[in-house]
Amino acid sequence: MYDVAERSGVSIATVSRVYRTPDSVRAQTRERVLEAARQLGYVPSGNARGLASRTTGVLGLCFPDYADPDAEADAEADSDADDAVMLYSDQIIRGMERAARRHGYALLIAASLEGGPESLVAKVAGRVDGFAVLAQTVPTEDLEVISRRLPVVMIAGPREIDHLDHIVVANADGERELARHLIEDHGLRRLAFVGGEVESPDAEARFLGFRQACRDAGLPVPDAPDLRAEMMTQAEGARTAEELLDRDGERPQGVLFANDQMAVGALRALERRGVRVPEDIAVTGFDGIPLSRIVRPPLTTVRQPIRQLGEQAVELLVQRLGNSGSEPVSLMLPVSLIRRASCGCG
Amino acid sequence: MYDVAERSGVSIATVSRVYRTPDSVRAQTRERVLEAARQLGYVPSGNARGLASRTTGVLGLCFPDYADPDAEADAEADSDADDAVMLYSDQIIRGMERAARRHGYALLIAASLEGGPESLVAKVAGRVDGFAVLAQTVPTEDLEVISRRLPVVMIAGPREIDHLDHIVVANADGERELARHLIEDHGLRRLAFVGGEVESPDAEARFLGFRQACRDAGLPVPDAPDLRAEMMTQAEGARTAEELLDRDGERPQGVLFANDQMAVGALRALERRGVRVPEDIAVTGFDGIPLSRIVRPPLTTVRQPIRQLGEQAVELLVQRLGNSGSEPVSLMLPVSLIRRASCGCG
DNA sequence: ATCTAGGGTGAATGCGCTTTCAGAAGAGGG
DNA sequence: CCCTCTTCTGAAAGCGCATTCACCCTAGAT
Repeated sequence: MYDVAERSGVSIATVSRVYRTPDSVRAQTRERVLEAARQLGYVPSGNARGLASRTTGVLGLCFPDYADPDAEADAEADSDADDAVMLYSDQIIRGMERAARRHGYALLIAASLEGGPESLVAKVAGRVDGFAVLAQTVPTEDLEVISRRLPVVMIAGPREIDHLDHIVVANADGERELARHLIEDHGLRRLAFVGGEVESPDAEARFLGFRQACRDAGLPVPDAPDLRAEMMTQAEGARTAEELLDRDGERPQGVLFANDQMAVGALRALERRGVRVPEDIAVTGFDGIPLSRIVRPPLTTVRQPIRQLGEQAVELLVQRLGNSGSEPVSLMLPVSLIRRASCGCG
Repeated sequence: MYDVAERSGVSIATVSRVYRTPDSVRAQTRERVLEAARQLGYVPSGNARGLASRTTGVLGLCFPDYADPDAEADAEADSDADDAVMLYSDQIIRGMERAARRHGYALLIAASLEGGPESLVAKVAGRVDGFAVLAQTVPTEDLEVISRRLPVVMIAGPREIDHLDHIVVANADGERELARHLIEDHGLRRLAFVGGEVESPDAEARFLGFRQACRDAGLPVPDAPDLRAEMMTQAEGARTAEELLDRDGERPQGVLFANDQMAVGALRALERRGVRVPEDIAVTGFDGIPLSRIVRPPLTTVRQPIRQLGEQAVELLVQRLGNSGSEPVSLMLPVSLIRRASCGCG
């Protein structure tokens, strides 16, 4: 910058003005400065700018990555396992990026499950004006510290820290509506629910919705999911589906899986076993991933507006950067039931 | 930081050392500092650190986003159009993020097609140690300037600036191999090629591969694709497929689409028209997106290692950050033919 | 011709941290 | 008990920019 100033015969203050407030500089001077900058290959230092102006123009996102970056796993299995989280966090990223761009922000992302002063989380926190956290990716303790210095919004999951902004989708409502549809509209009475890990708050919320629907309909209310998947992948979906078939007793008339990935896996397993969907058994998912539309039969599911989660997160951050005093916000985004063939519709 | 220093009874230099080189500080002192930092909610300023140390620990990525962020398009159409680019740039992002994390970097991303001193591109460039650019997202002129200050690697597309590192996939080789397979192994002679926009270097390279295969086999060598899609989407794939059917003259025995999205769209259009694949006509794609495995019939295609593109980009950047003197590198990643039912295999 | 505005510019200060360069405090050897 | 060698810590000088304040110049008003 000093070089540019010298070369164009102005002071560094003027060079700064050319970039910050172009209109406050005479057009002729401005051109001279820009030309000098071009010749010298000048790239303004974001660090210096940020330091001086106390703002970075960057928003951050921390998301989980279940895949070990050092693992050189078999390509096929790898891509399959990844799809589950990719479809989710990638859409968040896309949503945030889009909304951020609309507001003139760039997006700094890092996947991480660990905290501490050396972690990527700390690095991200120090370089952004505000940031979003996917549930269970940053230790609560770190969030406490960080949220004292800059706006933080929590996406999905439980509200670990009550003074943070928080966004979730209506998991329970969606699953409840889905179950109601199966019970009332299709007349199914023996339903099974396949859940996820106990630590998955989304899966738990969906199970709660299922319970409510059972209660609403006067059916027996289960205490826990009929089965839990280790990971919410297609492979686990297939496994649990088969386990359900092999169980003693009456076969359920319908199975609600806690997400689409598992439901898709189940569809394949059932086909292999010669069980017809939906004639012999209805199958549903949750998420509304693109895949759900394509499989045979097309999957009845609940669409969550994942991308909007990201967009709303940015909106909240931007809002809070504008006025930091207001009360913490807690948003719940609506979901929508998508009726397709796998439950007997269409 | 001054507060932390005061509270823990040390100088700011020691606080700095606690974060930069923990081992150089006595354990007892270190604990005292960290405790004070926790109490005060201290978050180190990445800007100041970057300014002082002349390094950010962040890598950047600029990618195109064809969707206008202001558009509130119909959700269904929107998601379909997006899928094409999402599947690509999202995998790049994922690959880069993963590799970056392995090296201790965070990733700063921004979608943009414009340049200039006010653009997001400039902002990104000023905040990273090095960055990757997807072809045709940043004006060459800006790249010239930026690449004088920090390492830049170009992903896909033609090599616009010859002193930049550059990574592509073997588009031509892949399509050539694919066409060879159709010609030799399946005995097809009348093949049609559906290309993309003229400005799509990937699509053009694939067409070149197709030509080579024709030449190799002694078939007539076309000067241009039989048809060009406006955008490489499913909708355009369906449209071009129908146009091909409605043409006068002999129907082709096989159609090679420049990417999977179009091929999938074509599959649907052909099904609607009662044309059997592969019995009546063979169909192939390019990219190896997840969708290609799921459609009926499963799509014969060429898998490109998209995620590896991102990973390699990071590797190149990291390498160049280590020793900046070496010659510009140009990598071509191999692709692999995936034979599935849509060409008559399996 | 003198005075007043007001746009355009420069000098100087500080943003919060890293990083020498010394100096202070312990640890051992003579 | 003194001296040297480590180990640990502090003082101070920037890093490259934004921003305030003062200043100069030109143009219009008196």
